[in-house]
Amino acid sequence: MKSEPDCYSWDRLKQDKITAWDDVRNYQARNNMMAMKRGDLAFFYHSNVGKEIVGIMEIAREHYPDPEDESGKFVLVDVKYKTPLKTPVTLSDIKAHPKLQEIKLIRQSRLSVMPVSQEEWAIICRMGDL
DNA sequence: GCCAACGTTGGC
DNA sequence: GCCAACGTTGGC
Repeated sequence: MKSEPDCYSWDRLKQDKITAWDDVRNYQARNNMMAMKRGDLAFFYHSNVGKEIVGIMEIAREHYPDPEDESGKFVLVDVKYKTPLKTPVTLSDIKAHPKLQEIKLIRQSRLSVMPVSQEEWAIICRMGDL
């Protein structure tokens, strides 16, 4: 899940402990959020500034309607601060890794919420010294 | 600041 | 249903 740190950062989530992941207005991203189950884990990626995966969050509440969305089409999930990566994994690290060439972060760069495969997850955790 | 890659909107 | 025009995201 991506957020610009100027807008909502990993440090901010650390303080808040839990937050509603709002403002997603893209159907693909919404569908990905609707597929999330309570207890699932997600990477927190700083887009634009930093361009790196900084930590792991846990889905604390499954999708529910976004009260700010008058169309009634979009949803929120609640995410909980879980674990920072010991070493942030940058976009260029990911691009340089032969087994991460297919990751959605690279292949569909504009999407803000995207799936990560088991293998990709494991590789990135290792790169992050977890 | 520029541009590629999409997504959305609206005319036909 | 198609497609041109426009808007947005995010890397560089």
